[in-house]
Amino acid sequence: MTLRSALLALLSSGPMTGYDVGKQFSTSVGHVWHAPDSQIYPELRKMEAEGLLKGEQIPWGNRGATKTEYTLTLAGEAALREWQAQPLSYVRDRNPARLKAAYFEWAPPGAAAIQLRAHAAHYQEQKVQAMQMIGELKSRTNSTLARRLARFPGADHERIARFKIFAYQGTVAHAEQEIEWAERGLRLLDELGDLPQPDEDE
Amino acid sequence: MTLRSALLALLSSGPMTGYDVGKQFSTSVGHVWHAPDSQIYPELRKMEAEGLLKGEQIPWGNRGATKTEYTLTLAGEAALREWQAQPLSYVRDRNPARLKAAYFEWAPPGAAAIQLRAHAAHYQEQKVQAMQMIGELKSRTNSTLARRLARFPGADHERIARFKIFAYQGTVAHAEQEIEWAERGLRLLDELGDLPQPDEDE
DNA sequence: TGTAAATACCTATATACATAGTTAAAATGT
DNA sequence: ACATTTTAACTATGTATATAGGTATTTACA
Repeated sequence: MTLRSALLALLSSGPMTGYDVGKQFSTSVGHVWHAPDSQIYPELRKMEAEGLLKGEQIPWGNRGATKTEYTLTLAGEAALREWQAQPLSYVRDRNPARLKAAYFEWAPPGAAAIQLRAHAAHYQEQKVQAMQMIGELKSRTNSTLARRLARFPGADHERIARFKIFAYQGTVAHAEQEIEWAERGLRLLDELGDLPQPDEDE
Repeated sequence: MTLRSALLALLSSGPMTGYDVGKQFSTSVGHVWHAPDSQIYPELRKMEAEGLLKGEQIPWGNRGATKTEYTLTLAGEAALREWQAQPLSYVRDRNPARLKAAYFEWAPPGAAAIQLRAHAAHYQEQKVQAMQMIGELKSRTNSTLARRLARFPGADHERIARFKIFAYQGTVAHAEQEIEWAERGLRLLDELGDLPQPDEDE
């Protein structure tokens, strides 16, 4: 049901089409929650049927075409508050990278090092993106944030922005921790003699 | 397909029944990978059908009942090596706690603090369990590790144990990072005046 | 000997998610 | 004017996972 919460949260910044949601899920909010089109469109329709959203056909171009824009209803806003009021249930861990590392003794020579370097690179990339988001949030140049702030009284702006920054700081801290873990693993491989020594001139 | 890899990895320590696997998935290996019975039994049968495992009916008690014990075949071992040889594909992040924190402005008074304290408590528990596993692995008192080491030459024992310790160290580091993030969030709530002040005597 | 708990195995159902498309209009570039 | 890209919406299918059971045997213990 988290997809639903993500949609409610996203639509609380203002009305959006399914296509807009999809774009957000591949960029900004996508860093904490992602979903493909094939989940988004049906879920939006389901939420409309349940009265959480109101779908409206709005013109697209000038040849009579339309697109559906979804607006959060009062019931939808209540569902959003309800989600925030309830404690999260934590699901059991399922960590492919950790699982793989635990059984590195089955890796052919060099494969474990490649895996750990890819791990570090992946989280380095994620860190960069999250830091960029933090920058945009701090400078108030992020467009989704701007749209959201415009709907709320100025007194709330600081809180609203700080919470989003806080979330991305968690992403950054996690990424840094994963990079350190990968580096620790590379040192372990070195110690165990599993790292090919760089060629020295003779 | 990670469930399959987890099963191959687990069965590389020796033959096991579906029930044994289920127990491991709720305790030791369960800290990096978990699956319910309803996934385990069908997957084991599928893997047997594909020749990765060999199922054998072994007696259970002395009244003619049997249970199925699965042994890794050479093909299964090859699949395990193949998994280790291929790089992991990282899936997009889907983090309910981070998503919720990003929209704390919708939380009723006190709910955000409760959520963050539960977050810290959850990871504190996870940290304790992972540290206990590290202790058992270091002292070689973990029974699954002992069973595994008995099947491999002594020269490999150190490597095999170190990789498992390394994996759990990642879990510990991650847990510590999440606890710090939650504490940072509580300080933020305090700064924003969202934390109820502890009662002072008048 | 009866009962409770643990062991062993299995199923049914619903939802979540990934993968890989299709169709078509509108906007943009050349 | 044509081609390309972007916007928009949707579908089909398979697998993964969660939830919530059921059945029957064995073992422990009172």
